Amino acid sequence: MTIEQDFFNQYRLMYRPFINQLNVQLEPYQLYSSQWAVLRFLNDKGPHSFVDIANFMSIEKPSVTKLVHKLVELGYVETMAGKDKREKLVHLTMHGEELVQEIKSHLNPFFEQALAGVPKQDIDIATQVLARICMNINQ
Amino acid sequence: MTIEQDFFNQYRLMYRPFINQLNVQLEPYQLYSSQWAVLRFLNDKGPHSFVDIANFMSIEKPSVTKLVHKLVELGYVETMAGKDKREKLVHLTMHGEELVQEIKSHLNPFFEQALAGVPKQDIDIATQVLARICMNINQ
DNA sequence: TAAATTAGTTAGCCTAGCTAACTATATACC
DNA sequence: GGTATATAGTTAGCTAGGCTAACTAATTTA
Repeated sequence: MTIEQDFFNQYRLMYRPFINQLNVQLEPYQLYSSQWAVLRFLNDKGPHSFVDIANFMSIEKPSVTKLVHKLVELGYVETMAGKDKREKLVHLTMHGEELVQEIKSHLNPFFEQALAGVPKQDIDIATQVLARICMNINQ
Repeated sequence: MTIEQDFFNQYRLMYRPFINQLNVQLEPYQLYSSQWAVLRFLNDKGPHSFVDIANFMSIEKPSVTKLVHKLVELGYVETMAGKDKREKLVHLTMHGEELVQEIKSHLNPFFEQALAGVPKQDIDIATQVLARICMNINQ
């Protein structure tokens, strides 16, 4: 068992408990973690097209269509004309903006508890490792 | 954006590209990453019951039933009587054992390329961070 | 101006999980 | 000892969260 194998085993082992707990945290807002990922992206990076969202999340366009349409239905995002007649930009509504802030605050204790006992410096290193892998994997 | 939020964003962002690439690597063996996780567990930890597999992988028993039955069909695992008449122990077949070794070797270059440029020490730290989160989340 | 590309959609599929309800066996309690 | 409860695995049917193929409409390229 190499240290690389060990790392990826551990990575995968964490996924399901983490996502399950995250979905529990998001339940009061009628959101699943994938929908939350879209809201967070729009909040952090501003209005973007369907294709931008697909690229950022590494999913296909039809998957974005479903996610965004659900968020429109919930009143958390709206679409508007983009730079040409094909493109649609997705942006948070007023309600959506407020909600994102509320959820971010709500999630903080959960994140802190999950990382309890881990030195800030190690969290930073781990974050950089994950970022580097993303870079390496996507060519 | 706290460093905790940043970490978990990065964690989630890596998941889909990683699993997609892993599934590409496993395709020649007719395996999906979830099935591979079962084989690896049995190889690393020896024969275990359906409930053990469910607990280890943080999934429910019916999900294990499906995974194991598929692996039985492929001839990679077999079940045998457990310590009482209810329990069934799942173990690798000879073919399964060979396959696991072959796949482990096959995956190594992929893992190394994914972690290219990351100091061994940082990989260890990141692995420990992930393990600690698992511990914190599961009570 | 015709061909190729791009943005988004629709339909229908798949993986990888889930819950509810069941059978068979084992354990605990009165 | 016999009944109630718990445990191991299964079955049926559901869901989240993706996917591909094929399409329309708009844009860019040759």
